[in-house]
Amino acid sequence: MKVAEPTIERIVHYYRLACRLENSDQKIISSQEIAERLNIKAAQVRKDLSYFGEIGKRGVGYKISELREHLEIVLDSPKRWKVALIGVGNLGMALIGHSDFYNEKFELTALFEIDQKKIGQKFFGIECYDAKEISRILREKEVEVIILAVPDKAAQRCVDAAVASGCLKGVLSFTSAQVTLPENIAYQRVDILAALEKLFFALKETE
Amino acid sequence: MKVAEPTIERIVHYYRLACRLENSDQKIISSQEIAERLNIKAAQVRKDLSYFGEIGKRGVGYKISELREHLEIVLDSPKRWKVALIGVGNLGMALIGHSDFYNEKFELTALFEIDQKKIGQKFFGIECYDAKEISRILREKEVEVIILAVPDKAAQRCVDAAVASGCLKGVLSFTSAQVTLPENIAYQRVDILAALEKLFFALKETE
DNA sequence: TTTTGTGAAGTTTTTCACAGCG
DNA sequence: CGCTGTGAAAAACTTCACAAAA
Repeated sequence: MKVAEPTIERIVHYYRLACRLENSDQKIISSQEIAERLNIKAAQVRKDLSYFGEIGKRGVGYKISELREHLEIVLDSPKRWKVALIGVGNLGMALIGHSDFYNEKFELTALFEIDQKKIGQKFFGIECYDAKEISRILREKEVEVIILAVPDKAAQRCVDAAVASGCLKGVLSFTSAQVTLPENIAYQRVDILAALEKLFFALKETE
Repeated sequence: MKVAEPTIERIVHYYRLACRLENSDQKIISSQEIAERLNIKAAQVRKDLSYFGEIGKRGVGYKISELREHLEIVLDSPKRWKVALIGVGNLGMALIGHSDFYNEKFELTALFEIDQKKIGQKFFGIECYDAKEISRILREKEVEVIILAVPDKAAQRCVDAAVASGCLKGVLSFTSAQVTLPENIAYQRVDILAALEKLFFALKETE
């Protein structure tokens, strides 16, 4: 069974909602109510949820605790990934300093920087290494995922070093730079500047 | 002529590429080359670009300087928007401290915080106000766009205050919280935690 | 009766394939 | 001839509408 990419994004939202409601009096929720809260259509909710089994009860709705458990399994990770953050500037620091960032699916294992003042230090308990060592240290520590929070110019170089380690499997990139990497490596980009541009474009259209 | 949302995102990427290449020896680029560099199909590039007029030359390709100029017009803003940042925590600070963040389409006009230590201070030359004053100050300063970088719990409250100002037209949100706002207000969300989850989901699938 | 799960229909977005222009 | 621009086809995604279950 193949699941569309937009569905996954929504599953994350359903999961969050279920977590939030689990600590309330409400025990049951309908696709209609989920839809209203997330600003989508009820049929979309039902279709998305049905990809992962029959979670609801006809005539009743979705039991919130079961929904939460079920979605937790859907989003569950087969292992605790080792993750390295490359770039401990303002953004990198914002990420690792934010408790919501952490979850049981990964363990932050190493930080990398080019700033000599930061190399050798620890931030939030994690050692910061010289970016020149990316390849060696990812291999030694068996890090399979990197989070790229470096200036655009450095992005490709860092990715290349990470690929060279031989263990890289996934990249979460915050640079707006275009990076090239092997097909078999999972890639997610968070493009803040593009989001800004899209907002201004939308604003222009509604003027 | 109506332009699809995914097209706009790609237009931003074409524009960036054109800017980058304008400072190189290369004068002309084909849809094929653009496509390769951005990891998409050449037909997609041509279709996207054709929405905004005949920019290319048949048998030749796209003149990079013309392409850049043309896309600049497409992405151009009719005015310089006044923008307020709500939440001067790590993420907010990362944004306003990053020079790439700024462009001629907007002017950062006010900051808001609940942390008393920050209120009254200036950061990067911008005054930081009490979040309780959002409504009044947005109105006084005619701020039409807010950037939300507050904890999930505070998100809806801040948005409501901004809407109450009567001048709000757009929101760029970094919270993972779901916020409700009037139909006529443009909304862009950058959901970092959802991106992380999507990456882990993709990793699981390729295992 | 109510609300889910789901084929089928509809819509949006991407890709193909080729006419047309330089 | 080479590469764009673009209708038409294909694919992806969403919505409808209703049978079926509680």
